[in-house]
This record gives sequence, C-alpha cells and structure tokens, in this order.
Amino acid sequence: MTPDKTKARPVPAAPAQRPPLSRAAITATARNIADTEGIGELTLRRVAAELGTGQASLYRHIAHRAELLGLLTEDLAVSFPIVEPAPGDPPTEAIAAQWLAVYDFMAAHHWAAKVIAEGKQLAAGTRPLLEHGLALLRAAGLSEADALRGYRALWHLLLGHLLNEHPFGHGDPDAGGPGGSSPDSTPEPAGAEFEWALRRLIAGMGRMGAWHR
Amino acid sequence: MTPDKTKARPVPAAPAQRPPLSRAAITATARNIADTEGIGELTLRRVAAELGTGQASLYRHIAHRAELLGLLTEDLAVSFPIVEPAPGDPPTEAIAAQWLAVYDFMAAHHWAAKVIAEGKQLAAGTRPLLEHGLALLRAAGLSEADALRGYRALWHLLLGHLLNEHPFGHGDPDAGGPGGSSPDSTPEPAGAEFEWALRRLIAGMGRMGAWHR
DNA sequence: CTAGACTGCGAACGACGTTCGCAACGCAGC
DNA sequence: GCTGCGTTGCGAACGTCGTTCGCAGTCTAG
Repeated sequence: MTPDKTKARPVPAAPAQRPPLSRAAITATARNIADTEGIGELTLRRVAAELGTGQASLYRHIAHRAELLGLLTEDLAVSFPIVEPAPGDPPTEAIAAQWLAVYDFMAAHHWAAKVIAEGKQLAAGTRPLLEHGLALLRAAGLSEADALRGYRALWHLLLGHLLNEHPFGHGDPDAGGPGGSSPDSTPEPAGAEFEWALRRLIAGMGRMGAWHR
Repeated sequence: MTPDKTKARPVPAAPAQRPPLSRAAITATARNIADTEGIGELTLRRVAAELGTGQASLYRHIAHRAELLGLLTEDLAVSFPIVEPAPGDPPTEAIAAQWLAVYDFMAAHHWAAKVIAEGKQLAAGTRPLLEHGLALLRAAGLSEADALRGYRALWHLLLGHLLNEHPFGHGDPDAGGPGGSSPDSTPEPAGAEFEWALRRLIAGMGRMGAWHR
C-alpha cells in the first residue's frame, strides 16, 4: 500500500514510522505487558512484537533480560508514594500511613514484589522512600541504626505479605474493588492482614526502642 | 560397543541396577542438587542425569516441574524445627526462640524461600509448625483470630527477610532491598537483622493485643 | 503362552534468552 | 560528490529448558 514512487523512503519493510526504539520505549512496553497480562507473559519476543521490531533489536539497548527487569522495577520505584504526615498525627500513625500507601501501590502491580524479590537490587529509585522512611522513624525517636533496621523490617514485612497474598501473575484486573464482599469464604481482605501486622510491628519498635515508655 | 550378538541381553544401556525410580528418589536427588548447587541448577535433565535415567522417565512419577518443587518444599517442611518453650520463659521468648529456629533452618536451604514464595502456599507439611505456632501465640494471650494473624505476620516477616537477605541464584552480594543505598555502615549478620525485627513484632503483638499492659 | 498394564526412554517439539553476521543508515573528512 | 566508519535494525540460528510422543522392553494375571 501507498506505493511511494518518489525516492523518499525505500525503508526496510513495514517499519511505518516508529519512535526510534529507546530504552524508555522498551521499558514502557514491558511494563504495560506486565501490568495487563502478568509477568509470566513478559518475554523479549513479546516486547519486540509489541513494538513491531525484531527481538534481536532489543539487545542494542539492553544487555539482557535481567537488565530490563531492573529498569522495570526502577521505573516503578520512582513513583512510590510519599505520604507527608498529617499535622498532629502521632509519629506511629505517620509511619503506618506511609507504608500502607506503599503496600497499596505495590499491590496494584502484582509483578513488582516477585521481580524485586528475585531480582534483588532496588537501587536509585527508592531513594526518596528510603529517605522519608528513615526520617519518619527518626522523628519517632529511633536511633540512626535502629531507623535503618526498622526501615528494612517494614520493607521485608511488606514484601513477605505481597508475595504470599495474591496467588500469582495473571493479569487479573483487580479493579473489582470493594464492592460485593463474598459471604464468608474470604478469610480477610488481604490488605487488612498487612495492616494488622504493620501496626503491631510499629508498636513493637516503639516499645522496645525509644519513643514509648 | 559391546556387540552382544546373542539375543541374551538387549538391555537398554547402562541401567546397572538402580532403585526403581520413585517419587521419593526423585525428590531426594532434586533436593540434593538444590542444596549443593543452588536452585538455578535444578533442571529435570540434571535430576535425570544424576539418577542415571532419561529425562522423560521422570514424567512417569511427577506431572510437571512445579509438582517436583511442591514435593521439595513439602519434604523440607516436615522437618521444620519445633521448639518447646523452656519452663519459666515468658511466652514472648518462646515465640522468639521458635521463629529464630525456623529462620535458621530455612536460611540453611537458600532455595526454600524462593520456591515457597513463587510456588504459593505450602500445604500439609507445615501443619505441626502452624499448630505449635498458634499454641504459643494463644498461650501468650492472643485471641484465636489474632493468633492466626500473628502466625501469618511472623511467617511473612520471615519470608521477606530470607528473600532479600542472601541473594543466591547468581551470587551478587549486592545490598538487599532498598536499604542498600546506604554506602557506609555495617551490613549486619543477616540473622541478627531478622531477630531485631522479630522481637519488635512480637512485642508489638503484645502491646496492642492482650498480654502486656 | 498370551493380553494388558506399567515403566523406561530416545527423539522430537515449542518457547525461551541470547549471539552472529549482514544490510541499511548517519555523518565526518576528503 | 564518494568514501569510510560507527551505529542501529534484524533474520536466522544456537543452546537450554519443560514437556510430549510413541515404541520397546518387563511384569503379572489368567
């Protein structure tokens, strides 16, 4: 179609014109697949197909699949929510609010916990969360060292819950929401279970730490 | 080789005589590989080779790889340590001792946390641990419902720590989690970090729960 | 001695991540 | 202009994985 006789574009085959295929484009496409179809469907072939390129082309921009996963989590991490403490709230409440927000955010991307857990390093993207999380703990009276321990404890608790909570990667649009609660079969709303544990951990850090008593 | 003209023994190849290849044998071999070489080396071909059989033979005894992983965790779970509380110990101490033992046990099998996390819930094998864990929490004054919540919280905390603590699979001893951004400070003995968090969580369950204050 | 079930397994299939080598460009300097 | 070079896209292939197929032997009941 469109037999462009003018010498203009003897372009390869069916490239249409696509954006020049960058790291960002690859990452975005990958994230899209992971979000909508589950991490299990995220293959390099799939990404390439989605972008309309050959799979080998991806390797001009990423070294290997693991790097793509790294970019993915990094990309997600930069939009981790930061919850400023409401004035008048006790520090424990600020901490709880912050981590509940992170939980909700991660739960909305079912693949995140799995990828992070096995991919290991979360790097630069979590810097703001780290900074803010530490500040909240410090403001609650924890020492520098304990704040770091506390941060990691909260993070681990979060990760553990996310990994065991929802079965695994199929892009089930969780948009279902809190509408109709099942009669009684559901043991607990999942998020509630984390909140329960979260609040106990926070309370415990206070009890044995510094701010309370 | 061995041009056996007489029809006597057209026996396959090198069967020597091996034990008849059972579920248990396969599981044991698989576990051995996972323990010594890491979960990354655990392939069906590898298991078959180790057993001296063809890979296709394995499918006479297991349905698919996932089932083997299930057997593996099940096999591990039955030997989860159960720590009877020392007389005179406060209930919180009994709980801590129990879970520290489980942590050490799981940490000795680096693959366990990963497999459990992605394999989903473990089943029958954890029954004794569940029973005992609940009993300890109940003995500490938690309600039935809270004991279950507490058990799961402890389990999730444990899982989160194990997954982020030691990298294995492809050993890049990079920092775990988003806490790694801190360049200075000591990495801490790993088990100690869990213990810190564990004791806070236990304390917190008491504080907001029932037994203390 | 025969029929049927069960077990082992060589060979292949399809999907994956990754590598190779070539074609097509963009843009210096001549 | 033409030439040479670095970069980008990509078809084809390789090696490995989980899994399936179909046959060849062995065991056991009748």
